[in-house]
Amino acid sequence: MTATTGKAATIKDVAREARVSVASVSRSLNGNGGVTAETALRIRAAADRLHYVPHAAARMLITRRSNTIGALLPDLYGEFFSELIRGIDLAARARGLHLLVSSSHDGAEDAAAALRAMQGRVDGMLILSAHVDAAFLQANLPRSLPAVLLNSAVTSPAYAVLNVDNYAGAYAMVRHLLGAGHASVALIAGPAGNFDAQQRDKGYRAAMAKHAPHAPITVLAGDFSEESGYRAGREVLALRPRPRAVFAANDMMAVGCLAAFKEAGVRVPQDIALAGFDDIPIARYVTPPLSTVRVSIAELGRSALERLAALLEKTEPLPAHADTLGCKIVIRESCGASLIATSIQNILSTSHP
Amino acid sequence: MTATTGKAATIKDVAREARVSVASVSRSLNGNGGVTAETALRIRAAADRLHYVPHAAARMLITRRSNTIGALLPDLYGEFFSELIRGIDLAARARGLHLLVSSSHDGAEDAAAALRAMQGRVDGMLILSAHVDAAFLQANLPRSLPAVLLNSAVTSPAYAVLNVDNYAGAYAMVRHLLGAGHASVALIAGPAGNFDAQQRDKGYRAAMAKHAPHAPITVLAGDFSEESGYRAGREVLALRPRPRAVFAANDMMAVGCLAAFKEAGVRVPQDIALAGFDDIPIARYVTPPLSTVRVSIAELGRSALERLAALLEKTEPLPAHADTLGCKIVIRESCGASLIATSIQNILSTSHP
DNA sequence: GATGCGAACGTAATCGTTTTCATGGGGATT
DNA sequence: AATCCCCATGAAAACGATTACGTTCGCATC
Repeated sequence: MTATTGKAATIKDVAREARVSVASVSRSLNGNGGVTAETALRIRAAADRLHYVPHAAARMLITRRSNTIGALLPDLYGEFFSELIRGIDLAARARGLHLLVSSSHDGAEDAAAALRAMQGRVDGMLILSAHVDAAFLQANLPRSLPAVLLNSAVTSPAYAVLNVDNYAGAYAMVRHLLGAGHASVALIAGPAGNFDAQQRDKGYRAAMAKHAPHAPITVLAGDFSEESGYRAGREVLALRPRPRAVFAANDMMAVGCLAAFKEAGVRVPQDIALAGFDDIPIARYVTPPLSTVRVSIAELGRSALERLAALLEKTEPLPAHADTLGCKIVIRESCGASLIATSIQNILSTSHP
Repeated sequence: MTATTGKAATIKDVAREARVSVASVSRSLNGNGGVTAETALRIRAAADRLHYVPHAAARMLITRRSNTIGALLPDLYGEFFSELIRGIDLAARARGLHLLVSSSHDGAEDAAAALRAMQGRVDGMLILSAHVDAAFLQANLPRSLPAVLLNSAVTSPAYAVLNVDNYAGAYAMVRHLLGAGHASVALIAGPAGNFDAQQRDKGYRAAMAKHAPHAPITVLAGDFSEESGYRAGREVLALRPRPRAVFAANDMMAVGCLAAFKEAGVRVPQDIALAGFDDIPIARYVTPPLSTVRVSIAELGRSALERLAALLEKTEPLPAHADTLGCKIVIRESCGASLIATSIQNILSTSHP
């Protein structure tokens, strides 16, 4: 045991201990050949004995790689956040990448500051933020830093984006409601500027146009909050004729809407059917359980990381730039469809305008 | 504009541009004096012009500080996870620290590997993991790396630990149930090895001993899953005499238990009262809404980071080593207490054996 | 006018790795 | 037996910052 007292062992210490040069240690430990099996063994032994761990900073400096990717996330909803991180983290670990997280950003400049702070610490970025548009990226994202945008409206082919297929999900749910015998379906919309909300709105309209061309298009305002869902629910009850079904652009609004219905003594699904979007955990526990559209958030995170990893490996700019992730509709009791054999239907992921 | 074409500007480029030495650039930009106001201005100008950002790795190498803290987290429940990260992240950002996350660890060696991988990339660690005990830390955590343990049973004064006051929370809830007129209270326990579960169990027993010394102690097995809560609920119904109230060691079990009661046509709270622990979002939405104990998870994360930051600043070993975070009981309908003016009571955070 | 002193600034060592290039020795080939 | 080549190895140059230590001034003091 040679001087175990000092701080951390460096590559030099290992070299001395194994009686070779630092170059050999480096080569050997990094798996690049050029070392006798015997000396490799001696080196590994010395390394363990000294508890040698390569100094990350030194390696980063010379290698110009941090093996770290950054995730820039807004201040977002519980379940969504944790699932997303889980997906990213799992995929990252599988690839030996570290994950630097910066979440809870409110304003655009808040996000910009965070992005700048990550400069040089990460090899690539995963970005999910409402404030991020092409101009923002132009100004704050160095051209040399690969990035994947999640759920973004950015269309520039210069950036890789990955969206969940809100359109197809909404379309499928509305079609299901119509197919279950509800002749008219109203939509509780999400916030006007929100990309997801817009896509879901489009899906609703498309499904109505296709499968119930003569039914009225009814859209109530909402902002994804439970409160706004409650208000919209009361508006729905005041409508004449009253729609047979309500599709809320997210589950929280559906839950609020359900409260309004209960309060008014309107039964779900007998008097009016209800469906949401997201499949948050609460959806299963309200009474009646809420039919909804499930998005595999973890999958989104995983895919995003894989995509980014691909960008990191190739120096070539990759071809495909916009991708879409499918979702499933989950039929529970609130939509009044008698339970079919399979209560979950897959929706093909398709691209859409 | 001098050679804006190249890759990233280094301190040398700035020095050349401002016609001073690199030492002056470093001093000036880092706020250490020794520079004329005039040259400082020239340097800053040159730096912006070149979009100079100091190379993190180079700085880390010489400084031996990464300004990054690592968070080692198990594979844990949605809301808890996101709130915890939020609290940590907010506090970290306020201090200019970065956050390196490694989550979803299952086994002890999984965690060990993650811990090792973070070596040298972080200045300190936040650790929350069931597999972490004193021996584990001894083996895998370098003595030189400051760390704060969250919700840990480790008692060694060598490590800083921060726990939520499960004991006081459980105690207060059970006392409340007894005070509300329910003469007997049964507990659905958590997994045997779990630290939180143990503390909640102790709180239950202490409250019973103190406020209902003659009532029987009834403990049903559970493992924090909804399923186990359902099973325990059925066991409760078979009990003779049937307890007047059930306290589940977490909300998910309470939800499962509630399902069992509903299925059997037993009304909550009229026939039997029910309470949980954690205040997960679902608790508000089940019917009837669930009384529970709220833990401010974000606060836990924030405190942990502050604590760690303190460790980082002082080289002195800090005195206090174990701390505890209070929680509140949240009274909703499931426990059958008529709603009092304030439905949330604060519980003083006290230390306990 | 010589001396001392402090502020402003530059030179160079340093951090721990990777990587290029040179070197030497030991087969294999001729 | 001479030549060639390959392969294991080592020496040293990067990488980009911080900082200890000199150096050069200008100015006040004696």
